[in-house]
Amino acid sequence: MRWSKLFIPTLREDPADAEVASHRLMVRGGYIRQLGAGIYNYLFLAQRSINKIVAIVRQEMDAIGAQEMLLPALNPAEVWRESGRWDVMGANMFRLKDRWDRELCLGMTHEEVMTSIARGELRSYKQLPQIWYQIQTKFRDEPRPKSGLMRVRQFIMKDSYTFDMDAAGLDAAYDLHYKAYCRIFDRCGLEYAAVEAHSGSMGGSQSHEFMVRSDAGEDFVAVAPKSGYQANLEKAESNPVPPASADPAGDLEPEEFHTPGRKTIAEVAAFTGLPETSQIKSLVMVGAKPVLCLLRGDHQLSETKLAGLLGVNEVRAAHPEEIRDWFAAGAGSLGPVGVKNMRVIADNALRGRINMICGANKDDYHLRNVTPGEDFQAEFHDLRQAASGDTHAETGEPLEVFKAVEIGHIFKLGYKYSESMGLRVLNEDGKEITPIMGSYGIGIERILSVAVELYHDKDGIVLPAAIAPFDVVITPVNNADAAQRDAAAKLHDECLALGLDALLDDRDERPGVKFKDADLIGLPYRITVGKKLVDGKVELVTRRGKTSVDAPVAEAAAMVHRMVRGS
RNA sequence: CGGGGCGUGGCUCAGCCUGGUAGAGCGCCUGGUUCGGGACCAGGAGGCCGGAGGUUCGAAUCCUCUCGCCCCGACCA
Repeated sequence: MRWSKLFIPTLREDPADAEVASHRLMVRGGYIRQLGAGIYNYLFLAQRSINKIVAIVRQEMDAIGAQEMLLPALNPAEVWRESGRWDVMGANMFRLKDRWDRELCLGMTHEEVMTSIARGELRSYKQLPQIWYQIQTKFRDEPRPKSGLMRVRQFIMKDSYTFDMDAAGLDAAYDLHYKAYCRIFDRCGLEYAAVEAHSGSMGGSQSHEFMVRSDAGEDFVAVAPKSGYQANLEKAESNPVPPASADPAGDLEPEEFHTPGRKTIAEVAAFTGLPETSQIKSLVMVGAKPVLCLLRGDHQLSETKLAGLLGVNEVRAAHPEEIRDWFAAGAGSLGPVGVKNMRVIADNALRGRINMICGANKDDYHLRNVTPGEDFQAEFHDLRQAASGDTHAETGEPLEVFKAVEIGHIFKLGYKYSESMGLRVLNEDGKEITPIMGSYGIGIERILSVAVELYHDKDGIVLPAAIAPFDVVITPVNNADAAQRDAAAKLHDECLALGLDALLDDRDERPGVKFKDADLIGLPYRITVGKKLVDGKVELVTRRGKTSVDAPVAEAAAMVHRMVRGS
């Protein structure tokens, strides 16, 4: 295609409201424009990239026998009420009413709709298993859209759903997806990790997230490379660093002491001269009922683990008035000793510790010499959020924690939707059974965004060839030179004939402008037609690394072709 | 939902504190010269200063309200 005829609105300067690299560069490079908070126009270049990503996804999904459908984004409230998620989704769901005042929503995902199709049509075990998928726009009213296309309110998702007769069938479907996802992300040129994830409100058993390491991400991943351990931080299990100082020896009795104005762990540590690891952190959390959570002073509570333990979707911190009500003391002076009115759950890191410090449930007082299991009783569980510096639970290998972007997620759903929505089929014996389901998502724009995050330099984007909007740009240095112009046009035609997506920069611009723009939009290869043309040579520039080789005009197209196919 | 910041030609921003006829650079249009890393000269177009109300002889500037956007946190299949 000829650049002079295209709409590629590149910007000389960074847009004022873009922070992360992918956002900044995709706006500057003329890929996207913002329409509203978390709502973007995908212009020509972005759409071409997205089309390539979608094509890869579609090929790999089709290859595992998945069948593509297209479901409505506009959903009646009823199906969401049946699964119970009309209420669960809360403010994150876009809701609207039609002219008759009937309630509708914009789909955030499509378990309900897919299940509604299945229950109407699937009757017999002979029809199972099924893998259904779609590539469709999802809507989520995010509380805080951010970082360009990373977190938006409208986005394209590939979502698939599997229906199987039994757990073994689901395992197979899950495995097919796992492998397909690896092929998809490999082909897109990404570096990623498949990590163990919690299944959240989806109500599933097993789940993996596909994560790309990036500071632009919002999730944290813990890995122990040698041990092969990779997990979302929310779920990661590990051994903490040992306490900073040994517990006082002896079978000591709890003893109250005055701590005027000392409320936080840090303040009490400074006051007592003992490290944070010598304290018991007491947090009042509310799930269905209030619970007192105990952690080592320097540890953080994993709300995900607590919610899982309590069997609820989410937990919240108790309000100050509630704490006052239940403990007759403020949040800075709480402790487990003498607590009878609620469940007390202690993190495993407190097991075996003795003579620690905690709040006295009396404002401005703490207790020393408190020994878990002796001075108070508690259930011990893993409540703690893993942290950098922890070691792998079995091998002792240090854990590394880093930020990551989630680009895919696969779930074993179980029976949640098939059960609640009444999907039943007859088995070989003529008995009704409930099929078991899985659900599997890929964020299409996130693949593009994260590729830009992963691959860019000071001059712009450096996309992998598989998802770049064009394979190659042909740049005549001086378009007024008829020989250069004609040679460039011929090279363009040759590239097209070889099946390459080629872009001819036939704009009447100075060379600097053309080079800068080519670097910015990030196509993998450039053929520069310039002064060496008189010797029958052109330059073949690889965007990644900015390396350049001279090539005979007659061979340049074929060389690019080989490099694109080989990459 | 808490905290912070910003809305002025297409873009990046100055002007606001201390009210007095709206600016710069880039981009855009015309003509000319140029042509290997965001050229130069000459001429030109383009802005109810996010919106509403108020104060004032007079408001981009001061006050009130409102809308929008960005960032941090909370939140988040």
